[in-house]
Amino acid sequence: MDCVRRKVSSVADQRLTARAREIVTAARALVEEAGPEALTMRSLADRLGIKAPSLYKHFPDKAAVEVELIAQQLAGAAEACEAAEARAPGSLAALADAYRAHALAHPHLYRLGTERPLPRHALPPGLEERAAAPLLRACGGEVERARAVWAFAHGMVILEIHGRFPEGVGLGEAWKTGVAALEGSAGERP
Amino acid sequence: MDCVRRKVSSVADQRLTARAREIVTAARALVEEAGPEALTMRSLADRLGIKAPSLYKHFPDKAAVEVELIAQQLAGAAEACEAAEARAPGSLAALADAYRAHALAHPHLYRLGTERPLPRHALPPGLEERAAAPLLRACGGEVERARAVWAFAHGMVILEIHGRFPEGVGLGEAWKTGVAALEGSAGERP
DNA sequence: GTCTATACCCGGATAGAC
DNA sequence: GTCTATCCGGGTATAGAC
Repeated sequence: MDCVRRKVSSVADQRLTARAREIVTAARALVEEAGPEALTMRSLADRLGIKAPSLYKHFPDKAAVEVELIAQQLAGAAEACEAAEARAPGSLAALADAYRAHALAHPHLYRLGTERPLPRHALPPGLEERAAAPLLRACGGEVERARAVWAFAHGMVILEIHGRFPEGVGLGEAWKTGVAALEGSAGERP
Repeated sequence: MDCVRRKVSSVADQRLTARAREIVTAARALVEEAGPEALTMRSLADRLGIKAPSLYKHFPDKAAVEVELIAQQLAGAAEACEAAEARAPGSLAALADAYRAHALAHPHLYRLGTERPLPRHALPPGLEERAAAPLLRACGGEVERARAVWAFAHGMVILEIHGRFPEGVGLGEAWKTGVAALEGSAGERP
């Protein structure tokens, strides 16, 4: 159980040298500040005070750096959801709140981790499942409902990030409405 | 400046000259085949058998071309939803099916139209509202519920497009579960 | 309305010296 | 581990001839 609950990000980090970890930290800051498009080998090197070619002594290519960031995003979301679960076991609303808060606290990283196919082969084993587990538990193991809730939450978050809702509208009510509906339907489709 | 923009009329295409319409058609084909990233002024010109600088006689810049595609995506989704509404008035399930089918039939165009802030100022007036109207009607005018349903539908579509669900899983049940839950909650939060 | 030529920027990545 | 020098490709956009 300790093994399951241990921070996967630290597991991922252990695959890296100390210097590589510093590079990833800089890359993350870059993405969080200016978006995934702003992450270039040159800008990353600049932030570290070195030249771009030096980065290739630590990572084979840019994709390898991005994989680390995607893993961090996934692990961060997993942690946030696990914490919410610990605070309010079984509460879909608490889970949704935590997911929303975490995503909106790191919108650019969220985009990086979610708007492209997952590099599953390169991620720490079990990370994807770990991120999904709290929601699945809150849905009493109903996989289909968990997927529906995930889609709702992701849709709300990503539409808000992209400014797709009319300007200035509060979204709290839409979240409540959606969560209540999806929570209330438990077991109605056995 | 030959990039004449004619007066806005009910049909989006009529805002453009004949040649400009051909260019947009080529741009759309490019995007639908290879994704939004593949749309460059060079590749667009190549497909038309002309050189890139010639495009600037018809459009002021690349963003103007993209705006036309985004408008087409929005209009296409609106048409699909209006047709579903005509076939099955008031049915959220029919609307969801139509939305899903249209999006998955043009996944790259859907991404272009949805994964960035809407260029509202440049779109045909009323288009955004028109696209939202069928869903709002199906929700009996409950705006918050309409937003929740939209988020759910968009989440399902975009997660599928990006290959985020486990490989090979059927998503029909998740759609049914979500729609049923959001449909069943009508009026429960007055 | 199309062309050529070009300016100017950006990107990822490699070779080889230190 | 970092550097310099470079390669190679790509992108948006403009000027001016025809």
